[in-house]
Amino acid sequence: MRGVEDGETTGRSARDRMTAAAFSLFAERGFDSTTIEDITRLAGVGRTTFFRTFGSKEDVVFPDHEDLLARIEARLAASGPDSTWVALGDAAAIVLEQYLGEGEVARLRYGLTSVVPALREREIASAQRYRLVFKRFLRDLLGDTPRDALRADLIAAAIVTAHNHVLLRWLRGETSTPQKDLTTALGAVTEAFGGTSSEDEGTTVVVLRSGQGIETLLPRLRSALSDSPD
Amino acid sequence: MRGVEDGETTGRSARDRMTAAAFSLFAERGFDSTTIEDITRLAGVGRTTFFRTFGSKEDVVFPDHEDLLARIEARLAASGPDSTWVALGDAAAIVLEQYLGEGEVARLRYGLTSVVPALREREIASAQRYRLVFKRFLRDLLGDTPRDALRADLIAAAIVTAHNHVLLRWLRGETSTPQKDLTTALGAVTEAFGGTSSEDEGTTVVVLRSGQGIETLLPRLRSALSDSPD
DNA sequence: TAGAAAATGATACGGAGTATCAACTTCTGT
DNA sequence: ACAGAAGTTGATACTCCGTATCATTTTCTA
Repeated sequence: MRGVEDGETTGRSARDRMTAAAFSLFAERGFDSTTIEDITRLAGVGRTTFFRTFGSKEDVVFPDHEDLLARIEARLAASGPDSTWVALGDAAAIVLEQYLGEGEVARLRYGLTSVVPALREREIASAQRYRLVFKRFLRDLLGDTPRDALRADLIAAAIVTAHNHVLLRWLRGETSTPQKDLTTALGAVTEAFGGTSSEDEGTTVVVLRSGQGIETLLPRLRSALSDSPD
Repeated sequence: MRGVEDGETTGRSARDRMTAAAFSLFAERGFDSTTIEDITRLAGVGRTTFFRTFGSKEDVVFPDHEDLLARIEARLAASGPDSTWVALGDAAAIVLEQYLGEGEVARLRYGLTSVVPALREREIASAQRYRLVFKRFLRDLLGDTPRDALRADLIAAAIVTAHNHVLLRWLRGETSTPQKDLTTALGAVTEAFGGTSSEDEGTTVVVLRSGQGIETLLPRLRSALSDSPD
């Protein structure tokens, strides 16, 4: 890293060069000790160009969420009446794949957000945007009562939590099967919130108590439910 | 608000005076257009004092979370083996009461965080700290498997989401019974995650299906469970 | 190829935040 | 009560981020 060579300049956008320079310098000397001047000097651009490309110093660290948010909104919009949970799961998987695809950059970002408070806040707040997309989708689906609003909020939060739980384990190197882990985690969400969904047909739950053992009761229960009870 | 009068100076700490001056000026001209110089001039202190008292401009807006976090940690630590959900609910209620007690300041803060991105990020990130307290408590309680870790994360997120759902409705003036609403919201969380808890004693769930109506089946089920079945 | 349009860089500036030192106030021991 | 130590506060200089403006360079079009 001695500066910019002519071959590199013509092959990469200023944005990419600044991003690469930034991450390289952050890794070497930390976020707070790296100035914009440092970054732009290494990238071979003017400081003004930096602020034309990124809104702020923090913005260079984070991906462009707009594209990703639009993609999951499209996936959710394409869901049918019986595929709500599938759509939610697919949307979460789209987000996860984006991070997995970033690979080392995602890990570098994680390292930075772990030690720089402003970056951590930015990261945490970005998860909120995804949660709001899920929540709005569920609000449209469920209805307008306060109970529906709460339910939408809880499910959206659970999906984002499950996703981030898996992502964090991957970023920390604690799992090498993140896709499978996400399926499992979303299964737990479905179990918690899907089980009492009104999509089930004709299930009635009766609660009766008995002090007798299940092995005594089971044949009798089967008999009671048969078409010709003994 | 013409500046500081002597009587006021001796009766209030510099911190209180700066906080009051800040909120007053933020309401009048907005967060970004209010400078530290404006605030300290109105409060009758030096600019250096501001930064000795608050780490940054944003810090003047937010409450001191440390005390509150310590209180809910103490409440959680005081829970017994059979009162997990009660403790979690009490801890959430402690947080809500703190905000309700702030009254108009909480509403002013909400207005500010709604329009200033940096403040919103700070607010969102502060909720994370409460979530981590709940999560650690649950982690200690549940165990060490990946499934336990996920469950702790999901429950913690659900409690914070329920709390914030209620708080936001209150801040927006959409409810005048926030304590009652919180109980209801936490009930939904318990319903989602509490039902399969291993704390229940001796309940066995048997799932059998029948095409007959419940009014036909109920007498037979009662009979099957009685001590002397017909 | 000339001119228009777009992109880029240099420069000045304001404001948040940091560091240092001077000045002031409070506390302590005799 | 007073001198000196300790603690607090304010003034000042500075860095860095971010904004605005204008000059210069590059790219595009007819």
